[in-house]
This record gives sequence, structure tokens and C-alpha cells, in this order.
Amino acid sequence: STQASVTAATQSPVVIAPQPSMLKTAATHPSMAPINCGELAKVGQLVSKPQQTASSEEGINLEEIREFAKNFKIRRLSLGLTQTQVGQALTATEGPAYSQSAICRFEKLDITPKSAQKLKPVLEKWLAEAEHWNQKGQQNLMEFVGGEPSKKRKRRTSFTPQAIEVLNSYFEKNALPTGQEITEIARELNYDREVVRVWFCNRRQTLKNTSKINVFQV
Amino acid sequence: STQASVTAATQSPVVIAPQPSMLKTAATHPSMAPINCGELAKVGQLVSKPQQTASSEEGINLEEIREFAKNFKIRRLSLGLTQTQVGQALTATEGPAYSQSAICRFEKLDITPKSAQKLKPVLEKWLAEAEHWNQKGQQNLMEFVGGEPSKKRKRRTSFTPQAIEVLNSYFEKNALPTGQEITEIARELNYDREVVRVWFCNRRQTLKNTSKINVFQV
DNA sequence: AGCATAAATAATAA
DNA sequence: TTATTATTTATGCT
Repeated sequence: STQASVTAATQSPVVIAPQPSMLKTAATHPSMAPINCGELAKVGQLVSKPQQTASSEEGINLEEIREFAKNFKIRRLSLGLTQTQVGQALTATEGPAYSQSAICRFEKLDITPKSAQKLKPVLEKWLAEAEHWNQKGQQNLMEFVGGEPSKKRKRRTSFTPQAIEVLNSYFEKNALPTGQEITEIARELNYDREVVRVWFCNRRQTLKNTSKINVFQV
Repeated sequence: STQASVTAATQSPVVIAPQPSMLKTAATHPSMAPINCGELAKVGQLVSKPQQTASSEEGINLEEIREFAKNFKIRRLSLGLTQTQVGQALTATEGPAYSQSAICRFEKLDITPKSAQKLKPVLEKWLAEAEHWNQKGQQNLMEFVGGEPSKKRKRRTSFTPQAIEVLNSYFEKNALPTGQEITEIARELNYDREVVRVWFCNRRQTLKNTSKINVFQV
């Protein structure tokens, strides 16, 4: 983004990559942070050179990489995948392993052209395949990615882990405890009755909204 | 809702956003949790009804809302905007105020049809306008959104070993210091208060992830 | 190039 | 809605 020229100059070799939407404004920022830190220049820097110059370094089409990186992120998000998932999935497949950091840096173009050039086709192929599986349903995508098909999301709590465990076991038995039961659970866990009541409330709400399971069916 | 999740290797469940293709698979989920808890049904539930039934409730086209919500998220991300930014921007404009939570719930369809119906046109109009400004350059978008043109990510703090030691000793005594205590610790260590607050935050997270020990229990 | 973890964003208990 | 927790992203190291 636009902070590149400002921050990069004042801060050490931190590369701030342009946001997806910045592509169009790149030309309006003729000035560029000088690359004088003695390290290899990153794609995010090189690609921002005046557009008159076909952005390329060592025969690598930087503009293309940038375009892909921008697109990759959007497509990844469209699939609902995280950088972590992509990295783990890539690591699981044959070929080099990639960490979440690597994906992050690719998307931000905080990477050398050479590395980017190497990683791009890998990501491209993987993403296309992921999209293919997604076409057939999310189950397939998740299987491809390597995660469990559909586990229920763990939810935020201000209860102790022990308390959560107990609460859940009660919930499994009965998602809609009576006032009497709530009072007893609250006493057992030594929590406010109201707190427990609200916990069940929220618990039902969330489950209702995130699963097809009949919460209330006995 | 159509949300599914998988368990990442880290053992923390990861949420997968609704898939584009899920729209088509909605019909494959004929069963639906009965809504009998005396609360208003949410769009995410209602929209999952068998497609033979034109998803509508009180004359509201739920399928349309769902489609929009899915799309809204992708368009928002394409603009590089956060839920927080959208909420704040909407609040800044005339009309009702919306929090980050509200945007979050709309995207997840954890909202009643009536509310969704009311919010949809507001978001639609706002997003279209945002995209329009983005066309003219990110500066314009950021101006429209109301945030600073280029909010820089805070530089990652590195704590000295001494500071870490002190922080840990405080943490052992109390993992959940009050605002007052945080302020004092920050002053003692000569770090930003916010930095210290976040440190405790992350420290709690880490401990939670690495042990089942009750961090908070006295 | 990747781990550890700080910072940021999304989700949710209250 | 607000205040926090849960999750994800980004980055200091070397």
C-alpha cells in the first residue's frame, strides 16, 4: 500500500506489499523506496517500478506474479481457506513443504522474484485442484485440504476448561435444561445461575446456526 | 448455516467460510433443526429449507439474502476491508449505527430475516459506493471508509529477556490482571500499555493451547 | 526458510 | 452493542 515508500524508508527491511486494490494506484506513486538495504529486492518492491518499464527481473514477469498473488488471495478466501491450511496441504503433498509464513509472504510479495517464480506454479496448480474439488462439494474440498470433514467449531468461553467439559456433557444430555436443572448445574460448577443459563442460551443459538443437527430432539 | 470446520494440525478448530458451491448443495440437506425454542429463526436456518420451497419468510427472499451475504464478504475482502471498517464507516454515515459484530452476524446469516432485509440494502448501497471510490484509487476508498489513508501495522515488539521474565512472574500470580494492574506493569517495564495488554492476551491463549490446566482458577 | 509469537481480525459471551 | 476470546495473519530472528 501507500505506506511502502514512507515506512520502508524509516523502518528496517520491512516490505509492505501493496494491497489488492492498490494495483490501479501504483502509477500515481512515482516515488519508490530505494532498495539500498543490501538485501535482495522483493517482488513487492520491484513490481512497483514505473510502469513504463515492463516489470521484469531476470526474465521473470513480476507483474504477472503480482497479479497472481492478488488473485490467489481472493480465490483462497473464496474457498474459505486459511494460509495455514494451504501451507499444511502443500506440505502434505509431495514436493517442498511450505509454512503458513511462506504463503503469507507470497501473498504480500515479500519474497524474492526467484522464490516467487518457483512457488507460483505450485500454488496455481494446487489452488486449481482445490477449486475443482470444491465444485463437487465442500466435503471433497476439506478432504483434499486434509482436515476433518465437519467438526463443530469450538467456541469462545470465559469458563474454565473443566467447567466447559461439564457443561457440554450436560448439554449433550439435555440442551434445554429446566430452571431447576440450571440451578443445580450452577451450584455444582460454582458459577452464577444466570451465567449458566446464558451459557445454554448462547450454546443453543450457536449450534442452531452452525449445524443441521436437531439440537432439541431427544 | 452452511459452515463447516476442520481441525487444524494445531488442534485449534478452524472455521471454514461458506462455500460458493454450498448454495447448490443446500438442497441435499433436507433435514433441518426444528425451530421450536421460542426464538426467532435466523436466515441461515431458514434458507436451508428444501429448495422446492422458494425460500421465503414473510415475503422476504432468503435465497437472495444468502447470495448477497456470501458475495458481500468476498467483495469486502477484495477491497481489503475488515468488518470493523465497514461497521465504523456505516456508523459514520447517517442512518443506524452498526458494529463489527453486526457485520459479522450478517455475513454469517446469524440474523433474523427481518433484520437482514433491513440491513441488506444499506450494505449493498455502501459497498457499491466503496467500490466506486476504490476505482479512483485506494486513497479515495480509505477516505470514504474514514480510516487513515494507510494505517500501518504496528511494528512487532520484541521483549527483552528480562521483561519476559517479569511478565511471566506477574502472569503466574495473576493471568488476568485488571486494567489498573496492566497500566502499572507497563509503567514498570516501560512498555506501551497496549503492548502489555496484548502480551497477557496472547499468553493466556498460548497456555490454553498447550495445557488443559485452568489458567484462571484461583 | 520457518519457528515462535506479536498484532490484527472475526466470532461470541454477556 | 461491547468487551473478550478464538483464530488468522504477519514478522523479528539468524
